[in-house]
Amino acid sequence: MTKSEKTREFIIQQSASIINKKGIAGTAISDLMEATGLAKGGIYGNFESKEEICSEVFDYLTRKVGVGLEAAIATKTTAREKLFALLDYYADGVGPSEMGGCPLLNFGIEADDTNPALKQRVAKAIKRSQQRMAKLIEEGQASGEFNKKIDAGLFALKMFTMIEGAIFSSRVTNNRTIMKTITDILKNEIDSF
Amino acid sequence: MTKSEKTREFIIQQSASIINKKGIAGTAISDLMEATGLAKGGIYGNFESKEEICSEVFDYLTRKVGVGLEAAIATKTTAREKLFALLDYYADGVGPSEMGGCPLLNFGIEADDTNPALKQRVAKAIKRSQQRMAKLIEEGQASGEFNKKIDAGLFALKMFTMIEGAIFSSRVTNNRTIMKTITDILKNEIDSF
DNA sequence: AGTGTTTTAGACCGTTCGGTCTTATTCAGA
DNA sequence: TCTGAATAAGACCGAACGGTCTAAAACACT
Repeated sequence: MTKSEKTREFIIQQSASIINKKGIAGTAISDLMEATGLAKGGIYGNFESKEEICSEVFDYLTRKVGVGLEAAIATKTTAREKLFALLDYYADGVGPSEMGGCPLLNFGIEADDTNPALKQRVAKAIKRSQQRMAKLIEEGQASGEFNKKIDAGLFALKMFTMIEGAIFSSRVTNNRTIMKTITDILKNEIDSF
Repeated sequence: MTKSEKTREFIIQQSASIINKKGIAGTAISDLMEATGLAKGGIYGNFESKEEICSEVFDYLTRKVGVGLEAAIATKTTAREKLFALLDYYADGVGPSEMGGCPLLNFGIEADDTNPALKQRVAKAIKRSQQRMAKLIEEGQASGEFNKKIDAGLFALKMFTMIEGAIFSSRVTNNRTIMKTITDILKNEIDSF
């Protein structure tokens, strides 16, 4: 790992939560200079543009959430437990995090009408996220834990919308019990499968 | 209605969808000058600051959605029909609208970590929105349409998170069938009450 | 330790930002 | 139709924006 690769990573890490919180338009390069302690040359020697930094930050954050999620799931054995672990991870680790909320939501809402390229990347990340959920349900069906009549894709979509809606609501209203309430509803539904 | 009151309204109307789409940080006064055809003096003669315009735009948009929703509901008689009309209004009139998506979502996500005052206003609007849903459910319980054991507030929260999550997903993925799918799920649940 | 290369500092650039202020125009009431 | 008040135009302001570039510093390699 070369020096500049390390510095790139460092800049991305230090910038991630700032950009996730303040948004792309709301973040100035000077914010990132302050966060990293680097001067302008240090930033632009490693990135071509603000766009590139933001793009890499989005990747970094989605990867981070994905890795955390997989790690939480890996500790469990049954599909039911894995799904519960996934829900707990969102309820405890994404919704109320210092990171600034779900990057899909933050980047997706901003990119929606302003940045088609980023929008498409967010769209793909949304699909991957739903597929992960659907796969867990299908595994539970294959193992006989869940009723095979459940539409895995449909329930994954439902889970996803409820989770994102809950992250949004709980963050804006400063009420993290919303996250808990919503994930509890989903757990009950899973237990009824 | 004085001239300046008319002009204020005009500026708000012309600016609403721009700010809803591009965000507060992403919208420049020059965008609003272009949209209204007014020069800078025309804008700042009617508003103190960009903040004030954005604030008024948020009010205008939430009011607009609220009025449309009430109008859609008013045409129906039973609680079930009213709830369905509400869902259809979101599915057809807010999610895919030219307005730029749900203002609660757009302003809420942006204000979340950057603008405490606006964040609180969005939080209140979220509560009002959920209360409207809860009230419809309670009316259905009072009239005997729905099972009285249903927790109206809880189901309203569920509806709200699913609707907002669906607006988010369907807009970012350019797939408005998501809105339809989610509202159909909710309709089925309502019919099971 | 010396040296060629990579990386960073920071002055600098043109542009755009939000906002002000004076001047000109448009308006409403007599 | 005249006139004082309300309103809009647009030049102007300092600050901040994203980005460039050269010179200095830090690096890796022999």
